[in-house]
Amino acid sequence: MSGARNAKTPEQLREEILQAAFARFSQYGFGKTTMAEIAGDCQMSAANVYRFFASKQDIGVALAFQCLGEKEQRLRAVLQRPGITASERLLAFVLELFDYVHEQFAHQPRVNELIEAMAAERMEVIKAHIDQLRTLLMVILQQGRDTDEFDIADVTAAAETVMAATKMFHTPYFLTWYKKDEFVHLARSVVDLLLRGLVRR
Amino acid sequence: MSGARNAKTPEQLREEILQAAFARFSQYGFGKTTMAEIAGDCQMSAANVYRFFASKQDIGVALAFQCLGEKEQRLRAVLQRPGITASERLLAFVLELFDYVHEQFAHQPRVNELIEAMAAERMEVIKAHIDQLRTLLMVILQQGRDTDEFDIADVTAAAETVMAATKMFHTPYFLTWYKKDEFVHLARSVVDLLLRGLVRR
DNA sequence: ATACTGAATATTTTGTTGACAATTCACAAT
DNA sequence: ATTGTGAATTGTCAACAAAATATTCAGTAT
Repeated sequence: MSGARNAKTPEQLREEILQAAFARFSQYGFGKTTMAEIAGDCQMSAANVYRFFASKQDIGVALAFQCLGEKEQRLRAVLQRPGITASERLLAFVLELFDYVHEQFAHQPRVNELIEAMAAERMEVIKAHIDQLRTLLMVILQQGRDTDEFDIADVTAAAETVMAATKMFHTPYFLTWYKKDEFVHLARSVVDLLLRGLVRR
Repeated sequence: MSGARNAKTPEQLREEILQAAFARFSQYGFGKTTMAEIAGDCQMSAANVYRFFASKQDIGVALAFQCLGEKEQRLRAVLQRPGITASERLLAFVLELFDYVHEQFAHQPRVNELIEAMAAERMEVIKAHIDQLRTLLMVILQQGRDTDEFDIADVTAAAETVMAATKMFHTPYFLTWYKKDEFVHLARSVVDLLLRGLVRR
């Protein structure tokens, strides 16, 4: 151990910076937050922050990554939900996805902005996330196939197709076009129709 | 008839203005085109243009409306295409829609900008267009139902559902995300899956 | 009266500049 | 060696001024 008491590990400091940045970003936005403020919140100089993150942008990306991870976590919970059919799970998945996107758009506009801004610069982050969502979808489809509920030749392809067909419900872009309940109604219709094509008969 | 030779009717002048504006807008963009230039192209003063259009914005809207009308026209041609099943027609419709959007995005970026800009201010224009597309879709679905090819309870609802599920292929927003042939492939998959849910079995 | 224009006015866009903020760096403290 | 800082540098942005443009209007021509 090092001599000084209370010494924080680099990992802890990194985490502290992220927390401080998130607090500021989500309240005032990425643009209106300065490195000096973030540093001040952590009782250090702005220069020192650069020992942990190469740029402000990078802090934003790390936070966006975290947020998307939480979203994925919440959707994984749908995969665990016991006692429902694969069809019901698919519907629940899509509705949960929409709900999350809508919730964030309505109640955490700054966080939404952050993610959109980071996605604009580093699309690979968002691509990886979408890929993750598709993988979760694959689990549902595979389950349905295993129980003979679904009649699917290629689960990977089917997951991509379902992602494409439900794009409208997980893309913030459209959120201003319709009201929430119109979206939910539409989402149900779309999933119903997709299920007519997926279930074995 | 009025005394002077070559007198142009107000309708002709209106049309001339629209043509001149379109030429400028599609080459240089809405913002970089001045009313004076449009007027000059028609050998009249800028002030006189206002006898035909209340504002530059209105000229843009009229042109956007025309463009969307042409798009609808092109899609109507798909409805006329003889000797194909309703399923084939549905696929052709979606592919034609995507093709048009993609074509415009790639080869007439200014026109695309124009439409997006006008849509931002007067969403009713774009809403009416989408409604029109849905109506065309209804014709296809109705045909399919009439011939017992499709099993559809509510044609209007089904059309809305199919529009939602194919949103990705008629919204320019996504065009930068994937390559053209990836889109076409995805579109085919989505339509295939939708058809599995639509056709009577 | 109707069609039109030039000049006046109102808006928007563009260009510039100073302040602020991101990032780097040479050096200090432990 | 590691952790850190203040100060210097570079880059960005918002506010203001200037210029360009949209829009209006009073008035001319037919």
